Amino acid sequence: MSQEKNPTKNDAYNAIQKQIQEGELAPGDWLVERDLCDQFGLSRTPMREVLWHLEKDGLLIQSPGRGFRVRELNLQEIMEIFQAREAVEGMAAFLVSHLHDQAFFDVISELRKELESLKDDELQETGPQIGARMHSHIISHANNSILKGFYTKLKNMYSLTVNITRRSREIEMVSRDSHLAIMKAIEDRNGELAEKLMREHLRETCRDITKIFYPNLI
Amino acid sequence: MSQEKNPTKNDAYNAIQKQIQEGELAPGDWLVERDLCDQFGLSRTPMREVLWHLEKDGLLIQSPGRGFRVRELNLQEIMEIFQAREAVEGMAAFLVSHLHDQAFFDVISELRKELESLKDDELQETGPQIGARMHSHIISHANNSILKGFYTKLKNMYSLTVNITRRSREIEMVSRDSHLAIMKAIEDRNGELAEKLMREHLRETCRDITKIFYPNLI
DNA sequence: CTGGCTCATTGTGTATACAACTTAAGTCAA
DNA sequence: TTGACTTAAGTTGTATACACAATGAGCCAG
Repeated sequence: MSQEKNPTKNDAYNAIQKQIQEGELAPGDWLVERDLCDQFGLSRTPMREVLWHLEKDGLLIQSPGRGFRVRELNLQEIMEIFQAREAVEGMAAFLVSHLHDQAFFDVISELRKELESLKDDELQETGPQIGARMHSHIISHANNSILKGFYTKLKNMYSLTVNITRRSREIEMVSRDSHLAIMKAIEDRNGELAEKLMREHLRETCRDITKIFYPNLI
Repeated sequence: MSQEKNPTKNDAYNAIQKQIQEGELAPGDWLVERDLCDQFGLSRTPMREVLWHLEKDGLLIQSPGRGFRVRELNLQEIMEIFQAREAVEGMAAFLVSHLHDQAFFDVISELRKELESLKDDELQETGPQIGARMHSHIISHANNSILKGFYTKLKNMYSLTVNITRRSREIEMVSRDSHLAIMKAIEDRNGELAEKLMREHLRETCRDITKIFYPNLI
Protein backbone atom coordinates (compact mmCIF):
# COMPACT_ATOMS: atom_id res chain seq x y z
CA MET A 1 0.00 0.00 0.00
CA SER A 2 2.25 2.78 -1.11
CA GLN A 3 2.23 3.89 -4.72
CA GLU A 4 -1.48 3.84 -5.52
CA LYS A 5 -2.98 6.49 -7.73
CA ASN A 6 -6.51 6.24 -6.42
CA PRO A 7 -6.67 8.36 -3.30
CA THR A 8 -9.62 6.74 -1.55
CA LYS A 9 -7.98 3.37 -0.97
CA ASN A 10 -4.94 5.02 0.51
CA ASP A 11 -7.17 7.26 2.56
CA ALA A 12 -9.00 4.27 3.97
CA TYR A 13 -5.74 2.49 4.77
CA ASN A 14 -4.27 5.50 6.52
CA ALA A 15 -7.46 6.33 8.37
CA ILE A 16 -7.85 2.83 9.77
CA GLN A 17 -4.17 2.66 10.65
CA LYS A 18 -4.50 5.97 12.48
CA GLN A 19 -7.63 4.85 14.30
CA ILE A 20 -5.83 1.74 15.52
CA GLN A 21 -2.67 3.50 16.58
CA GLU A 22 -4.56 6.22 18.43
CA GLY A 23 -6.66 3.68 20.27
CA GLU A 24 -9.96 4.61 18.63
CA LEU A 25 -10.07 1.02 17.45
CA ALA A 26 -8.93 -1.27 20.25
CA PRO A 27 -7.27 -4.68 19.90
CA GLY A 28 -9.98 -7.29 19.45
CA ASP A 29 -12.52 -4.90 17.89
CA TRP A 30 -14.33 -6.27 14.86
CA LEU A 31 -14.35 -4.33 11.59
CA VAL A 32 -17.58 -4.61 9.60
CA GLU A 33 -16.91 -4.36 5.88
CA ARG A 34 -20.24 -2.81 5.05
CA ASP A 35 -19.79 0.01 7.59
CA LEU A 36 -16.31 0.77 6.30
CA CYS A 37 -17.63 0.89 2.73
CA ASP A 38 -20.20 3.50 3.73
CA GLN A 39 -17.59 5.40 5.71
CA PHE A 40 -15.03 5.67 2.90
CA GLY A 41 -17.27 5.54 -0.19
CA LEU A 42 -15.75 2.34 -1.52
CA SER A 43 -17.42 -0.88 -2.52
CA ARG A 44 -16.56 -4.16 -0.88
CA THR A 45 -13.95 -5.46 -3.30
CA PRO A 46 -11.45 -2.59 -2.94
CA MET A 47 -12.31 -2.30 0.75
CA ARG A 48 -11.28 -5.90 1.32
CA GLU A 49 -8.04 -5.24 -0.53
CA VAL A 50 -7.32 -2.49 1.99
CA LEU A 51 -8.11 -4.85 4.85
CA TRP A 52 -5.79 -7.50 3.44
CA HIS A 53 -2.99 -4.97 3.26
CA LEU A 54 -3.60 -3.98 6.86
CA GLU A 55 -3.46 -7.65 7.80
CA LYS A 56 -0.20 -8.08 5.89
CA ASP A 57 1.26 -5.13 7.78
CA GLY A 58 0.43 -6.69 11.13
CA LEU A 59 -2.47 -4.53 12.28
CA LEU A 60 -5.45 -6.81 11.59
CA ILE A 61 -6.22 -10.49 11.83
CA GLN A 62 -8.65 -12.25 9.49
CA SER A 63 -10.81 -14.99 10.95
CA PRO A 64 -12.26 -17.08 8.10
CA GLY A 65 -16.00 -16.61 8.03
CA ARG A 66 -15.97 -13.98 10.75
CA GLY A 67 -14.11 -11.11 9.11
CA PHE A 68 -11.32 -8.85 10.31
CA ARG A 69 -10.53 -7.65 13.82
CA VAL A 70 -7.75 -5.55 15.31
CA ARG A 71 -4.80 -7.70 16.28
CA GLU A 72 -4.39 -8.58 19.93
CA LEU A 73 -1.02 -9.22 21.51
CA ASN A 74 -0.23 -11.39 24.51
CA LEU A 75 3.01 -11.31 26.46
CA GLN A 76 4.56 -14.08 24.38
CA GLU A 77 3.91 -12.15 21.17
CA ILE A 78 5.32 -8.94 22.61
CA MET A 79 8.51 -10.78 23.46
CA GLU A 80 8.60 -12.23 19.96
CA ILE A 81 8.31 -8.74 18.50
CA PHE A 82 11.28 -7.56 20.50
CA GLN A 83 13.37 -10.60 19.62
CA ALA A 84 12.63 -9.95 15.97
CA ARG A 85 13.48 -6.27 16.42
CA GLU A 86 16.79 -7.35 17.95
CA ALA A 87 17.55 -9.36 14.84
CA VAL A 88 16.42 -6.72 12.35
CA GLU A 89 17.60 -3.52 14.02
CA GLY A 90 20.78 -5.11 15.34
CA MET A 91 21.71 -6.05 11.79
CA ALA A 92 20.78 -2.56 10.59
CA ALA A 93 23.03 -0.95 13.20
CA PHE A 94 25.85 -3.22 12.05
CA LEU A 95 25.31 -2.38 8.40
CA VAL A 96 25.14 1.41 8.75
CA SER A 97 28.39 1.44 10.73
CA HIS A 98 30.22 0.43 7.56
CA LEU A 99 28.64 3.00 5.26
CA HIS A 100 30.66 5.52 3.27
CA ASP A 101 28.13 8.32 3.57
CA GLN A 102 29.25 11.27 5.63
CA ALA A 103 25.75 12.79 5.61
CA PHE A 104 24.39 9.77 7.46
CA PHE A 105 26.96 10.05 10.23
CA ASP A 106 26.43 13.80 10.47
CA VAL A 107 22.75 13.25 11.26
CA ILE A 108 23.62 10.61 13.86
CA SER A 109 26.07 13.02 15.41
CA GLU A 110 23.46 15.78 15.50
CA LEU A 111 20.89 13.48 17.08
CA ARG A 112 23.40 12.42 19.71
CA LYS A 113 24.32 15.98 20.62
CA GLU A 114 20.68 16.96 20.71
CA LEU A 115 19.89 14.11 23.08
CA GLU A 116 22.94 14.80 25.24
CA SER A 117 22.07 18.41 25.78
CA LEU A 118 18.44 17.82 26.75
CA LYS A 119 17.47 19.32 30.08
CA ASP A 120 15.73 17.07 32.62
CA ASP A 121 12.33 18.66 32.06
CA GLU A 122 12.56 18.20 28.28
CA LEU A 123 13.60 14.57 28.50
CA GLN A 124 10.22 12.98 28.99
CA GLU A 125 8.73 14.56 25.88
CA THR A 126 11.64 15.06 23.50
CA GLY A 127 13.70 12.01 24.49
CA PRO A 128 11.42 9.40 22.93
CA GLN A 129 11.06 11.53 19.79
CA ILE A 130 14.82 11.62 19.25
CA GLY A 131 14.97 7.89 19.98
CA ALA A 132 12.33 7.18 17.36
CA ARG A 133 14.18 9.34 14.85
CA MET A 134 17.37 7.42 15.57
CA HIS A 135 15.77 4.01 15.03
CA SER A 136 14.08 5.23 11.86
CA HIS A 137 17.25 6.87 10.52
CA ILE A 138 19.29 3.72 11.07
CA ILE A 139 16.87 1.33 9.37
CA SER A 140 16.32 3.76 6.50
CA HIS A 141 20.02 3.92 5.69
CA ALA A 142 20.84 0.22 5.98
CA ASN A 143 20.10 -0.01 2.24
CA ASN A 144 17.99 -3.12 2.66
CA SER A 145 14.35 -2.77 1.69
CA ILE A 146 13.51 -6.23 3.04
CA LEU A 147 14.77 -5.43 6.52
CA LYS A 148 12.95 -2.12 6.29
CA GLY A 149 9.72 -3.90 5.44
CA PHE A 150 10.16 -6.21 8.42
CA TYR A 151 10.79 -3.20 10.63
CA THR A 152 7.63 -1.48 9.43
CA LYS A 153 5.55 -4.50 10.32
CA LEU A 154 7.21 -4.84 13.73
CA LYS A 155 6.69 -1.16 14.47
CA ASN A 156 3.03 -1.44 13.51
CA MET A 157 2.56 -4.39 15.82
CA TYR A 158 4.47 -2.67 18.58
CA SER A 159 2.17 0.33 18.28
CA LEU A 160 -0.69 -1.93 19.33
CA THR A 161 0.77 -2.02 22.83
CA VAL A 162 1.67 1.65 23.14
CA ASN A 163 -1.85 2.66 24.04
CA ILE A 164 -1.55 0.53 27.14
CA THR A 165 2.04 1.28 27.88
CA ARG A 166 2.70 4.64 29.42
CA ARG A 167 6.41 4.44 29.85
CA SER A 168 7.77 5.89 33.02
CA ARG A 169 10.39 8.57 33.20
CA GLU A 170 12.96 6.17 34.58
CA ILE A 171 12.64 3.91 31.55
CA GLU A 172 13.19 6.91 29.34
CA MET A 173 16.34 7.79 31.27
CA VAL A 174 17.71 4.31 30.63
CA SER A 175 16.76 4.52 26.97
CA ARG A 176 18.66 7.79 26.74
CA ASP A 177 21.93 6.22 27.85
CA SER A 178 21.43 3.27 25.50
CA HIS A 179 20.64 5.52 22.58
CA LEU A 180 23.71 7.66 23.25
CA ALA A 181 25.94 4.60 23.43
CA ILE A 182 24.55 3.17 20.20
CA MET A 183 25.09 6.40 18.31
CA LYS A 184 28.60 6.75 19.72
CA ALA A 185 29.47 3.26 18.49
CA ILE A 186 28.10 4.02 15.03
CA GLU A 187 30.09 7.25 14.87
CA ASP A 188 33.18 5.22 15.78
CA ARG A 189 32.37 2.87 12.87
CA ASN A 190 32.29 0.00 15.38
CA GLY A 191 29.61 -2.19 13.83
CA GLU A 192 29.97 -5.13 16.20
CA LEU A 193 29.58 -2.90 19.23
CA ALA A 194 26.71 -0.95 17.71
CA GLU A 195 24.85 -4.17 17.03
CA LYS A 196 25.54 -5.51 20.51
CA LEU A 197 24.35 -2.29 22.15
CA MET A 198 21.24 -2.09 19.96
CA ARG A 199 20.28 -5.60 20.96
CA GLU A 200 20.91 -4.98 24.66
CA HIS A 201 18.84 -1.81 24.41
CA LEU A 202 15.90 -3.64 22.87
CA ARG A 203 16.17 -6.51 25.34
CA GLU A 204 16.10 -3.98 28.16
CA THR A 205 13.11 -2.15 26.73
CA CYS A 206 11.32 -5.47 26.40
CA ARG A 207 11.99 -6.24 30.04
CA ASP A 208 10.67 -2.83 31.09
CA ILE A 209 7.48 -3.24 29.10
CA THR A 210 7.02 -6.74 30.46
CA LYS A 211 7.25 -5.33 33.98
CA ILE A 212 4.49 -2.84 33.22
CA PHE A 213 2.23 -5.64 32.01
CA TYR A 214 3.10 -8.11 34.73
CA PRO A 215 4.61 -6.16 37.65
CA ASN A 216 4.87 -9.25 39.83
CA LEU A 217 6.81 -11.28 37.33
CA ILE A 218 10.58 -11.70 37.49
CA MET B 1 -2.94 -18.90 3.56
CA SER B 2 -2.80 -21.79 5.92
CA GLN B 3 -5.89 -22.84 7.84
CA GLU B 4 -8.57 -22.44 5.19
CA LYS B 5 -11.40 -24.90 5.04
CA ASN B 6 -12.22 -24.39 1.39
CA PRO B 7 -9.84 -26.60 -0.56
CA THR B 8 -9.86 -24.83 -3.90
CA LYS B 9 -8.22 -21.62 -2.68
CA ASN B 10 -5.47 -23.55 -0.98
CA ASP B 11 -5.10 -25.69 -4.07
CA ALA B 12 -4.68 -22.63 -6.24
CA TYR B 13 -2.14 -21.12 -3.84
CA ASN B 14 -0.09 -24.31 -3.66
CA ALA B 15 -0.30 -24.97 -7.38
CA ILE B 16 0.93 -21.50 -8.32
CA GLN B 17 3.64 -21.66 -5.68
CA LYS B 18 4.79 -24.98 -7.06
CA GLN B 19 4.71 -23.72 -10.64
CA ILE B 20 6.92 -20.81 -9.66
CA GLN B 21 9.38 -22.83 -7.63
CA GLU B 22 9.73 -25.46 -10.32
CA GLY B 23 10.34 -22.87 -12.98
CA GLU B 24 7.15 -23.50 -14.92
CA LEU B 25 6.35 -19.87 -14.23
CA ALA B 26 9.48 -17.78 -14.70
CA PRO B 27 10.32 -14.50 -12.98
CA GLY B 28 8.68 -11.68 -14.91
CA ASP B 29 5.85 -13.81 -16.30
CA TRP B 30 2.42 -12.21 -16.14
CA LEU B 31 -0.49 -14.01 -14.49
CA VAL B 32 -3.87 -13.41 -16.15
CA GLU B 33 -6.67 -13.54 -13.58
CA ARG B 34 -9.26 -14.83 -15.98
CA ASP B 35 -7.11 -17.75 -17.08
CA LEU B 36 -6.35 -18.72 -13.49
CA CYS B 37 -10.08 -18.60 -12.69
CA ASP B 38 -10.81 -21.07 -15.48
CA GLN B 39 -7.87 -23.21 -14.43
CA PHE B 40 -8.91 -23.55 -10.79
CA GLY B 41 -12.69 -23.15 -11.02
CA LEU B 42 -12.77 -20.00 -8.91
CA SER B 43 -14.24 -16.63 -9.65
CA ARG B 44 -12.18 -13.50 -9.70
CA THR B 45 -12.73 -12.27 -6.14
CA PRO B 46 -11.31 -15.31 -4.32
CA MET B 47 -8.67 -15.70 -7.03
CA ARG B 48 -7.40 -12.22 -6.34
CA GLU B 49 -7.27 -13.04 -2.64
CA VAL B 50 -4.97 -15.93 -3.49
CA LEU B 51 -2.80 -13.64 -5.59
CA TRP B 52 -2.53 -11.11 -2.76
CA HIS B 53 -1.39 -13.83 -0.41
CA LEU B 54 1.24 -14.92 -2.90
CA GLU B 55 2.37 -11.31 -3.15
CA LYS B 56 2.55 -11.04 0.65
CA ASP B 57 4.70 -14.16 0.74
CA GLY B 58 7.20 -12.69 -1.69
CA LEU B 59 6.46 -14.68 -4.85
CA LEU B 60 4.45 -12.16 -6.89
CA ILE B 61 4.50 -8.42 -7.53
CA GLN B 62 1.37 -6.42 -8.27
CA SER B 63 1.63 -3.58 -10.76
CA PRO B 64 -1.39 -1.30 -10.35
CA GLY B 65 -3.49 -1.45 -13.51
CA ARG B 66 -1.33 -4.20 -15.03
CA GLY B 67 -1.94 -7.14 -12.73
CA PHE B 68 0.38 -9.65 -11.09
CA ARG B 69 3.68 -11.05 -12.33
CA VAL B 70 6.26 -13.40 -10.87
CA ARG B 71 8.80 -11.50 -8.83
CA GLU B 72 12.18 -10.81 -10.39
CA LEU B 73 15.36 -10.48 -8.38
CA ASN B 74 18.46 -8.50 -9.23
CA LEU B 75 21.84 -8.88 -7.55
CA GLN B 76 21.10 -6.14 -5.02
CA GLU B 77 17.92 -7.90 -3.90
CA ILE B 78 19.64 -11.27 -3.63
CA MET B 79 22.18 -9.69 -1.31
CA GLU B 80 19.39 -8.11 0.70
CA ILE B 81 17.75 -11.51 1.10
CA PHE B 82 20.94 -12.99 2.48
CA GLN B 83 21.53 -10.08 4.83
CA ALA B 84 18.00 -10.52 6.15
CA ARG B 85 18.56 -14.26 6.48
CA GLU B 86 21.70 -13.50 8.48
CA ALA B 87 19.65 -11.43 10.89
CA VAL B 88 16.73 -13.87 11.16
CA GLU B 89 18.54 -17.21 11.12
CA GLY B 90 21.45 -15.91 13.16
CA MET B 91 19.03 -14.92 15.89
CA ALA B 92 17.27 -18.26 15.60
CA ALA B 93 20.54 -20.14 16.03
CA PHE B 94 21.24 -18.06 19.11
CA LEU B 95 17.82 -18.70 20.58
CA VAL B 96 17.74 -22.47 20.11
CA SER B 97 21.12 -22.82 21.78
CA HIS B 98 19.51 -21.84 25.07
CA LEU B 99 16.54 -24.20 24.85
CA HIS B 100 15.77 -26.77 27.52
CA ASP B 101 14.45 -29.37 25.12
CA GLN B 102 16.57 -32.47 24.81
CA ALA B 103 14.57 -33.75 21.84
CA PHE B 104 15.63 -30.70 19.81
CA PHE B 105 19.33 -31.29 20.49
CA ASP B 106 18.96 -34.98 19.75
CA VAL B 107 17.70 -34.19 16.25
CA ILE B 108 20.55 -31.74 15.71
CA SER B 109 22.97 -34.40 16.83
CA GLU B 110 21.46 -36.93 14.45
CA LEU B 111 21.59 -34.52 11.54
CA ARG B 112 25.23 -33.75 12.28
CA LYS B 113 26.22 -37.41 12.42
CA GLU B 114 24.28 -38.12 9.25
CA LEU B 115 26.08 -35.30 7.44
CA GLU B 116 29.46 -36.30 8.85
CA SER B 117 29.18 -39.86 7.64
CA LEU B 118 28.12 -39.03 4.08
CA LYS B 119 30.32 -40.57 1.43
CA ASP B 120 31.69 -38.32 -1.28
CA ASP B 121 29.29 -39.62 -3.93
CA GLU B 122 26.27 -39.04 -1.69
CA LEU B 123 27.28 -35.51 -0.74
CA GLN B 124 26.00 -33.69 -3.80
CA GLU B 125 22.48 -35.04 -3.48
CA THR B 126 21.98 -35.65 0.24
CA GLY B 127 24.13 -32.80 1.56
CA PRO B 128 21.79 -29.97 0.59
CA GLN B 129 18.80 -31.94 1.89
CA ILE B 130 20.34 -32.27 5.33
CA GLY B 131 21.30 -28.61 5.22
CA ALA B 132 17.75 -27.61 4.43
CA ARG B 133 16.44 -29.80 7.24
CA MET B 134 18.90 -28.16 9.63
CA HIS B 135 17.84 -24.62 8.72
CA SER B 136 14.19 -25.59 8.95
CA HIS B 137 14.63 -27.39 12.26
CA ILE B 138 16.40 -24.43 13.83
CA ILE B 139 13.85 -21.81 12.78
CA SER B 140 10.97 -24.07 13.77
CA HIS B 141 12.24 -24.46 17.33
CA ALA B 142 13.20 -20.87 18.00
CA ASN B 143 9.67 -20.42 19.40
CA ASN B 144 9.13 -17.20 17.52
CA SER B 145 6.35 -17.21 14.94
CA ILE B 146 7.30 -13.75 13.67
CA LEU B 147 10.84 -14.80 12.83
CA LYS B 148 9.45 -17.94 11.29
CA GLY B 149 7.13 -15.88 9.08
CA PHE B 150 10.05 -13.73 7.96
CA TYR B 151 12.02 -16.89 7.19
CA THR B 152 9.19 -18.31 5.09
CA LYS B 153 9.08 -15.19 2.96
CA LEU B 154 12.85 -15.12 2.57
CA LYS B 155 12.93 -18.77 1.59
CA ASN B 156 10.19 -18.17 -0.98
CA MET B 157 12.11 -15.30 -2.49
CA TYR B 158 15.33 -17.27 -2.42
CA SER B 159 13.62 -20.08 -4.32
CA LEU B 160 13.14 -17.66 -7.21
CA THR B 161 16.87 -17.81 -7.86
CA VAL B 162 17.33 -21.54 -7.42
CA ASN B 163 16.14 -22.29 -10.94
CA ILE B 164 19.05 -20.28 -12.22
CA THR B 165 21.54 -21.37 -9.62
CA ARG B 166 22.99 -24.82 -10.09
CA ARG B 167 25.31 -24.93 -7.17
CA SER B 168 28.61 -26.62 -7.78
CA ARG B 169 29.91 -29.49 -5.76
CA GLU B 170 32.65 -27.35 -4.22
CA ILE B 171 30.12 -24.94 -2.77
CA GLU B 172 28.29 -27.86 -1.25
CA MET B 173 31.51 -29.07 0.33
CA VAL B 174 32.01 -25.69 1.97
CA SER B 175 28.39 -25.67 3.13
CA ARG B 176 28.97 -29.06 4.72
CA ASP B 177 31.75 -27.80 6.94
CA SER B 178 29.74 -24.74 7.90
CA HIS B 179 26.69 -26.80 8.73
CA LEU B 180 28.73 -29.17 10.85
CA ALA B 181 30.31 -26.31 12.77
CA ILE B 182 26.94 -24.65 13.38
CA MET B 183 25.40 -27.83 14.72
CA LYS B 184 28.44 -28.49 16.90
CA ALA B 185 28.13 -25.03 18.46
CA ILE B 186 24.41 -25.55 19.11
CA GLU B 187 25.09 -28.91 20.74
CA ASP B 188 27.68 -27.16 22.95
CA ARG B 189 24.97 -24.62 23.93
CA ASN B 190 27.23 -21.89 22.63
CA GLY B 191 24.66 -19.41 21.29
CA GLU B 192 27.08 -16.61 20.46
CA LEU B 193 29.26 -18.93 18.40
CA ALA B 194 26.28 -20.60 16.71
CA GLU B 195 24.97 -17.21 15.64
CA LYS B 196 28.39 -16.08 14.42
CA LEU B 197 28.88 -19.26 12.40
CA MET B 198 25.38 -19.13 10.94
CA ARG B 199 25.98 -15.60 9.75
CA GLU B 200 29.36 -16.44 8.27
CA HIS B 201 27.82 -19.43 6.52
CA LEU B 202 25.10 -17.31 4.95
CA ARG B 203 27.54 -14.59 3.96
CA GLU B 204 29.67 -17.21 2.29
CA THR B 205 26.73 -18.76 0.46
CA CYS B 206 25.75 -15.30 -0.75
CA ARG B 207 29.26 -14.72 -2.11
CA ASP B 208 29.16 -18.08 -3.91
CA ILE B 209 25.83 -17.34 -5.53
CA THR B 210 26.99 -13.88 -6.50
CA LYS B 211 29.97 -15.45 -8.25
CA ILE B 212 27.67 -17.69 -10.27
CA PHE B 213 25.66 -14.69 -11.43
CA TYR B 214 28.61 -12.42 -12.05
CA PRO B 215 31.73 -14.60 -12.44
CA ASN B 216 33.94 -11.60 -13.25
CA LEU B 217 32.97 -9.62 -10.19
CA ILE B 218 35.14 -9.51 -7.06
C1' DC C 1 11.07 4.39 -44.15
C1' DT C 2 9.80 6.38 -39.86
C1' DG C 3 7.09 8.56 -36.48
C1' DG C 4 2.80 9.37 -34.36
C1' DC C 5 -2.13 8.79 -34.19
C1' DT C 6 -6.51 6.03 -33.95
C1' DC C 7 -9.05 2.30 -32.71
C1' DA C 8 -9.93 -2.40 -31.36
C1' DT C 9 -8.71 -5.83 -28.12
C1' DT C 10 -7.56 -7.44 -23.78
C1' DG C 11 -7.38 -7.41 -18.82
C1' DT C 12 -7.81 -5.22 -14.51
C1' DG C 13 -10.77 -2.12 -11.20
C1' DT C 14 -15.21 -1.69 -9.24
C1' DA C 15 -20.03 -2.35 -8.08
C1' DT C 16 -23.72 -5.25 -6.86
C1' DA C 17 -26.59 -9.31 -6.30
C1' DC C 18 -26.96 -13.75 -4.39
C1' DA C 19 -25.47 -17.79 -1.54
C1' DA C 20 -23.61 -19.76 2.61
C1' DC C 21 -22.30 -19.43 7.10
C1' DT C 22 -22.15 -17.66 11.93
C1' DT C 23 -24.40 -15.94 15.84
C1' DA C 24 -27.85 -15.14 19.03
C1' DA C 25 -32.39 -14.87 20.50
C1' DG C 26 -36.56 -17.25 21.43
C1' DT C 27 -39.31 -21.38 22.23
C1' DC C 28 -40.45 -25.71 23.90
C1' DA C 29 -39.70 -29.76 26.55
C1' DA C 30 -37.53 -32.26 30.37
C1' DT D 1 -34.88 -23.46 35.65
C1' DT D 2 -32.02 -25.38 32.31
C1' DG D 3 -30.95 -27.54 28.18
C1' DA D 4 -31.18 -28.21 23.36
C1' DC D 5 -33.36 -27.07 19.15
C1' DT D 6 -35.30 -23.88 15.73
C1' DT D 7 -35.28 -19.91 13.32
C1' DA D 8 -34.23 -15.35 11.86
C1' DA D 9 -31.03 -11.47 11.39
C1' DG D 10 -26.72 -10.02 10.02
C1' DT D 11 -22.11 -10.56 7.85
C1' DT D 12 -18.86 -12.60 5.06
C1' DG D 13 -17.81 -15.53 0.71
C1' DT D 14 -18.59 -15.83 -4.13
C1' DA D 15 -20.15 -14.92 -8.78
C1' DT D 16 -20.94 -11.86 -12.45
C1' DA D 17 -21.66 -7.67 -15.12
C1' DC D 18 -20.04 -3.31 -16.33
C1' DA D 19 -16.52 0.58 -16.53
C1' DC D 20 -12.08 2.03 -17.45
C1' DA D 21 -7.22 1.84 -18.46
C1' DA D 22 -3.33 -0.09 -20.97
C1' DT D 23 -1.42 -2.34 -24.88
C1' DG D 24 -0.53 -3.25 -29.71
C1' DA D 25 -1.72 -3.36 -34.55
C1' DG D 26 -2.75 -0.84 -38.47
C1' DC D 27 -2.98 3.33 -40.97
C1' DC D 28 -1.73 7.76 -42.53
C1' DA D 29 1.25 11.63 -43.02
C1' DG D 30 5.76 13.60 -43.21
